[in-house]
Amino acid sequence: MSNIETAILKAEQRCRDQGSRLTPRRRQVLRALIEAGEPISAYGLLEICNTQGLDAMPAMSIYRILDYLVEQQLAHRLVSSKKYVACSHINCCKEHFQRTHFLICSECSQVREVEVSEALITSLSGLAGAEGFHLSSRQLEFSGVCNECH
Amino acid sequence: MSNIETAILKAEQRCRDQGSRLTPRRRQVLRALIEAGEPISAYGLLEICNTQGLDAMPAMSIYRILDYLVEQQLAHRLVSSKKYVACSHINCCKEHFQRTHFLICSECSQVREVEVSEALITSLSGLAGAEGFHLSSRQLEFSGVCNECH
DNA sequence: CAAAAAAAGATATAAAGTATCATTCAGTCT
DNA sequence: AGACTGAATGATACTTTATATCTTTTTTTG
Repeated sequence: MSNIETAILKAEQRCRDQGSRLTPRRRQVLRALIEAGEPISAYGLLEICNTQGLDAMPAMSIYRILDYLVEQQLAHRLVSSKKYVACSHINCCKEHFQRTHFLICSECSQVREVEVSEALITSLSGLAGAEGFHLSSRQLEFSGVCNECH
Repeated sequence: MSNIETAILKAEQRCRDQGSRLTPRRRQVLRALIEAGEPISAYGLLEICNTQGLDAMPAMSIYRILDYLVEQQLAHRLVSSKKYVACSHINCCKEHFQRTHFLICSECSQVREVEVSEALITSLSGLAGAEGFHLSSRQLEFSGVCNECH
């Protein structure tokens, strides 16, 4: 079975575990996101979905569905680029880690989604603490250049 | 002389040093930004400027001027909130540091603008390197809660 | 002063995101 | 099965954020 199908099955399971459902629309959007393989805008995704036989979806639905997928941690919203990516750990992890950082290649848009190490959290919390802040960001985004593009 | 006036003078100097000018419109926007004292959206800023006697400014101008101010590092764009803040070091530093991080209070919107420490850069670059990335972000944004709000 | 360059004005439009109300669908209770 | 309920989706309109493009004004320079 392809990775995508496996991911969809896992995603369905995760939704059920949460007491919700991966409906056909949600599945369609998640699949399109996974197939895209890179960050994509809400409207870009909408366009893809709306060339796939099913009835056209209004913009509102895409946002609602993306909100849902993000909530379930099946997808992530990259605030720095206003785009969305499928979670790259649907297949491998039973539950999503607490804090994530994204390394985003500014050349090819490739994204590496990594668990934030304890060391980094400590270091960041220390810095924030020194400034009288209690850090709460669950998601960090860094831009850079990947090896292939370098 | 008030801090604001000092900042404006310093800003003028900095622009001259760069071979450009802090024109009346740019000064107006910068002053409004400083007076706001917290992150504010481009259109919010536009509204403020447009209740200040001078001729109404089109939206385009605000964006052009903000681009300029950001370029001169007299202001910063907070991508996580789509807002702009005056640089908090106009008064104290001759030139802006290379990398900045912003600690943004999710309760009161207060922002602390801090130079990124060598230790943090090392730590981040190390992480990125392990993933085959060459870090280039010049600006990091963290959300948290400030002492007063905590 | 004339020419060139920079800044600002004017207008239109694109892109991203939200509010709100109506409709449909899935599961539950009797 | 039929009616009830809540979740999901559809439909529509609108707000907010941002950019493209062309014109006019202002500043600088020869």
